[in-house]
Amino acid sequence: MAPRPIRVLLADDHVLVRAGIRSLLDAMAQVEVVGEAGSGEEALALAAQLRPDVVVMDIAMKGMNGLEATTRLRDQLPEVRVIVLSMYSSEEYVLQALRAGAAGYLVKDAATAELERTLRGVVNGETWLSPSISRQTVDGYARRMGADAEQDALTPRQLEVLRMIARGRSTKEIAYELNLSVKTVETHRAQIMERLAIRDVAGLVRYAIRTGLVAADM
Amino acid sequence: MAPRPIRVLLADDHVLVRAGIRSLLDAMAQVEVVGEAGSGEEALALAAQLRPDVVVMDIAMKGMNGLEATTRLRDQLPEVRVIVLSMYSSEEYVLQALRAGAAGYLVKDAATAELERTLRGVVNGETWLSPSISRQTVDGYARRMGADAEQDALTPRQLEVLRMIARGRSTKEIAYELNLSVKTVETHRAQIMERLAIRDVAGLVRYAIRTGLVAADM
DNA sequence: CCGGCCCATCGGGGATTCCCCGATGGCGCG
DNA sequence: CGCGCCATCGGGGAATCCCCGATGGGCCGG
Repeated sequence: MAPRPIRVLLADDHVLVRAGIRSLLDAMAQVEVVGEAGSGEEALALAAQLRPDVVVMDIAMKGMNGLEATTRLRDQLPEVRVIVLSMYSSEEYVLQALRAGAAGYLVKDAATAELERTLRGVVNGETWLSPSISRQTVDGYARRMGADAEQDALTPRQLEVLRMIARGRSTKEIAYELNLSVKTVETHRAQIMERLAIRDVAGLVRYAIRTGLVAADM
Repeated sequence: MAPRPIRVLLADDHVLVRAGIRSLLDAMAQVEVVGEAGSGEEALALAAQLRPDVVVMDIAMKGMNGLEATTRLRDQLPEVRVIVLSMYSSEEYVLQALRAGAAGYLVKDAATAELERTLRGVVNGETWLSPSISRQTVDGYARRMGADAEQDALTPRQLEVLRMIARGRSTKEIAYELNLSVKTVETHRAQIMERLAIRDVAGLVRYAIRTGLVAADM
């Protein structure tokens, strides 16, 4: 028994958390951590080189975030399974991860046993989500997949504006820095809010932090 | 050698992260994790019961956050040392931790070795900070200590208003829900911003998330 | 015990921003 | 080549913000 350990690549930009989770993974039988990445870019590079069975990926990372990295990873190496780790369990967020091609979604306050179950599940082709995520979410996802698939995702310009909003720049400042009229920036903000179904600036900031677009400090 | 292991209480509301860090601590010689807490309240209760040498405390926790818990802990059990764990290294934040009575401040992207050094350092009465934190920060703190000490900290009312702002409520909504005039809420907001030296709402939201006052989701 | 200080509350009024409307040029794609 | 999407901009009224000042209540030290 145990001729084939599960080869895992771990991506998280917090060294301490990464080391901690690695330590959990190391303690699991037939699980081998073959590499650690501290950013989305590094995760892509290491995955291409190491060809792990599973990538355990934190969503909120500096630089390329986990969702983007997952999308590209699934694009370049479709056989690699991705388990997304997140602090949050908001439905819209889980859906994004699933659309990006994740095979598992774990909230960080999940138990260790869950991590192991998810890990073994996804290598068998199953899709595992944290129990805190309602069944409806997944059903809704499955239902929607045939129709629109991914209609969200912000345009580059919108991302740029959102980042600046979340960093506290006023509409006027953004307009000045991007050489736009205030009106244009307002339009962008309004369309970002519409796409994300967020009603207030505070929500935009929280969204930006969730996705790692900006950090909560700075 | 090794008659007295360092007795550690670990407080972090994310089970997976907590388990990970515990695993790191368990691997250290003469370190014994005597308990785990998932909230500030639990940390206080367990600390009173277990009398650990050191509490390793995450800042952003649901319910009572790490800073508040640290303050109370130092109040009730002055002999217990607290190491604050945080995602962020902003200066103002470190200062808050130090004022709350923390003996160590570690950013989560610190290395494992740093955690161990900090741990052993603080039990010897030293104060350890992540290297990413500038020397100036500490000097500035030391300089200020003799004079004002802690002049910040928001009033309960201000905390309440800040929480609602970070959750995306408009000024009008807050006024309605708290049975206040819009003007009063505006005054509170302005005073919060002044106290925290934050200029924009986005900054308030980020601050609230850093301190665990609100989560980035919901 | 009282004068100061902070907290919480509220208002006026002008500047600013937001929000809902509409519009245009460019560009890719079937 | 029309259709849709992206990025850009404006008008105008509503809503909000920002800087002024003010009041009453509670607590604390002289």
